[in-house]
Amino acid sequence: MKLYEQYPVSLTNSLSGKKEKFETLAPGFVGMYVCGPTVYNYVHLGNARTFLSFDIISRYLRSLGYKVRYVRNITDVGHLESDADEGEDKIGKKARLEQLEPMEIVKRYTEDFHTVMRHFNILPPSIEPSATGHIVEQINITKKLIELGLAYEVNGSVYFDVKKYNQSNHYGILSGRNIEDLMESGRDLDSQDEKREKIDFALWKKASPQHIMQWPSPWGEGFPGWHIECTVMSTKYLGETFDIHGGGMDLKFPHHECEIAQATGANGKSPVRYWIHSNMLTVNGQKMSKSLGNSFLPSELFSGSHPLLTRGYSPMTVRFFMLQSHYSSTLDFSNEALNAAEKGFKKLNNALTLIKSLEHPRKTSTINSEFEKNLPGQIDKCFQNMSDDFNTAKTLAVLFEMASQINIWTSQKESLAQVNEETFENYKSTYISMMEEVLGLKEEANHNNDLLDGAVNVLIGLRKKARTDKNFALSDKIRDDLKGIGIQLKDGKDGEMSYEIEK
RNA sequence: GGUUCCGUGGCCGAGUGGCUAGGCUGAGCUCUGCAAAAGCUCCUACAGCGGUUCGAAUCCGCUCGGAACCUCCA
Repeated sequence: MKLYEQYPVSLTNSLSGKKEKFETLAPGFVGMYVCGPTVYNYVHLGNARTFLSFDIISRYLRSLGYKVRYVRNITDVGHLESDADEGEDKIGKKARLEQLEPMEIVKRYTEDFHTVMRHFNILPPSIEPSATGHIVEQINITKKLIELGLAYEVNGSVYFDVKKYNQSNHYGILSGRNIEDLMESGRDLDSQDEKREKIDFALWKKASPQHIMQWPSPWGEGFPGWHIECTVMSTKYLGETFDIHGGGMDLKFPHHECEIAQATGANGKSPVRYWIHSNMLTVNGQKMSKSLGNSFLPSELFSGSHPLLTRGYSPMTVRFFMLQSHYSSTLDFSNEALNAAEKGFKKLNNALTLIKSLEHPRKTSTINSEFEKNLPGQIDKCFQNMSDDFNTAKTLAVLFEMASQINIWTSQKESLAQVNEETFENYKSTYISMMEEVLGLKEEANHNNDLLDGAVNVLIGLRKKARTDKNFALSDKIRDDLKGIGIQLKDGKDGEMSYEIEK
């Protein structure tokens, strides 16, 4: 029996707004597409949260035994600055400002994005396609939509005919809108506008002569519209219908709505079975965003070099902080919350270090029936909680219980003999894999400098000697002086000593 | 204005009809030569009002407060 059969996954489908049982199109396989970053700037912490959420989802599905193809794109062209006539490509604009080639910008921010992902221990996707690498496909689907009568050309640009599409489909199915409301609200078309209706959106946009990124097309020199790249890249690598499409909540409308319309229009079938939207990171209750000026970069968070931050926090602390809430809830950022997260993570991290070196004594002793009942139950709960819409918060609660148990075994070694060896091994491997593989909370070493480690161990030796000699004045001096420079010594029950570097 | 969502103890944050969330903080205790770490115990909430129900934080209605989307955004 596969793990995914033992712990069937249910998830909240944005399409229905309800929690649904997850059934894959092909048994044992999952196709998942997530909208990646537009690489025109450094990714901020809010962006990182979304990619973390889907990192967890892909990690967990894999750990259940699914073979996952995870596609996450890089948007290196296309997203228009405005809907106005001389609509400007974000990347092109930035390039002009900085006097750089567009691909230079793309390269720099793509590298930055990858660096940030690595810091947070967010695994790379299976395929990371870029929009500029799929211009031909985007032109082809645009041609197809024109042929089908769902798009029209004006002046070298091509627009999707939403009204026409809506005659046989529902535009707004994902975000709960209807076309009449949409046509009444929002910005009005101005006289310059080429679109027939304001709800229509560009599939291909004519480039002005000074526009830097442009490609030849049947409609002249231009560049692809805002939404078409995702439709092209998702269907190319995952098929016309695939299992999961994810992205930030703010992409639900219009981006994902348009994707549905394009794909359904072109292929005659709904492209996605389960839509998943992750919620925003907020600061003082407001969405973190570049334009609001309340965003900060991961590097600023690690170093603490931002006015909103009182000090720096490690990547794993931040990862843990984010996993304490559900991906579908907003999460409010604050220094206090980060401080609490740091301590919480430290607890789990210590237990992780401890259990790795904890071995079952292999002696038969009186088996404690309480253990035999509780330990497998906790293992079960980890999976059940994760299978319940990837509830990392609930899973962490179980891991805290397990961490306490690990601490007890560590301080009372004899209690370990009351546990069945197989149960223990299972418990151990579950804790380690839940932490490291599923939640991606890798062990943070307390010390990673061999020279320092050696020097501290010399002092530990001296303190041990002083304590055996009952020379507490000296032993305390060693401890207090080390503490003064940020090294905390800890005496174990068995006479062993360990140390920890304080921040 | 339209669409969607939220309001939980000192703080963060799960939970969506009956059953312990959890973390952090605070108080006390145990262990320890003294600390640190660890363990144990305590502080126990669901914005307000009304309704449904044997029973609601959880469902329904209203009120108040907050947010997101409707313009690029993770």
